[in-house]
Amino acid sequence: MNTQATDTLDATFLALADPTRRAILARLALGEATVTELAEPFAISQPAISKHLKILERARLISVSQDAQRRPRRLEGQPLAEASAWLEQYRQVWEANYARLDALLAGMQRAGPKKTRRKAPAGRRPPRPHGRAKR
Amino acid sequence: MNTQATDTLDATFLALADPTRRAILARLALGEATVTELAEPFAISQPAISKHLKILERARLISVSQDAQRRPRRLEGQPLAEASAWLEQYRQVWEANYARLDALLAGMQRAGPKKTRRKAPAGRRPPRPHGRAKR
DNA sequence: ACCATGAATAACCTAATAGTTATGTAACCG
DNA sequence: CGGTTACATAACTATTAGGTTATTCATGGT
Repeated sequence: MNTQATDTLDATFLALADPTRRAILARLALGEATVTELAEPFAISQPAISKHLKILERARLISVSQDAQRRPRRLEGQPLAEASAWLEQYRQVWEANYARLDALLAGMQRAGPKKTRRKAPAGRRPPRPHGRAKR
Repeated sequence: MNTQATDTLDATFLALADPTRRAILARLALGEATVTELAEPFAISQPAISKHLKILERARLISVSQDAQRRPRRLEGQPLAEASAWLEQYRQVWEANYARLDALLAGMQRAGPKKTRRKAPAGRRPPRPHGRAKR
């Protein structure tokens, strides 16, 4: 069930957890782009973009080539595919459980609650706050 | 092309970017579990687990119910599905580009290089380091 | 040789993660 | 009532993310 090195997934999901980086990927989905091209739509500095790029490179979501002073980035599909596979797998497990849970609840309703230890009954109750420290 | 609130994706991908939290999700894919049950396989303290849970809750990947002193967590599928959809969409865009790139390169080989501005040629060269600060 | 361009690096902030131990709190159990 | 269980919260530390400005470096063009 576990296909990925955890470090790979760590790096990939971390890289995806930022809107600037996701926008960079969106731009690169249209084709190669240099750092200044990538920086252009954003209100942040060029070094900030370079840092984002380094995080994306660490996750191997992008690769660098060279053209004179320019270092164009291109999108790399594989980690995207790996992360997608991981997620999809869990999503499916969840769907299966969801179906099973429906069946289970239907069964329980017929059988009546067992008294051994009360589990939280069917519909989830609102997560009533209880620590009263004002946060 | 953009279906998700960026904050949702931020929170979701951030939550997924940690092996402990992914393991917690894996456990919850098998069914509800309490905090102590979730903490049991790990070498870290209970408060640390509670923090992880809070991050997962912030991303709405899990929800809480109540059973006496216990607060069982359960997996929530929707954000998983959303993140999965996002990733899948980009993966597909990339695949399309990959195909187009192949076609493009084939065409260029026939036509010969244009002299206007050298782009990095076909095969990506190894990302030769050039800042020589020893880091 | 010189200057301009494109990008990386350094040095420095602040805020958030990820962990710790210690303590508080809500609910059950007798 | 008092103790125990299950968990949350507080307070602290270290590391990392994300940003800044200033500087260095590689390269191309003239």
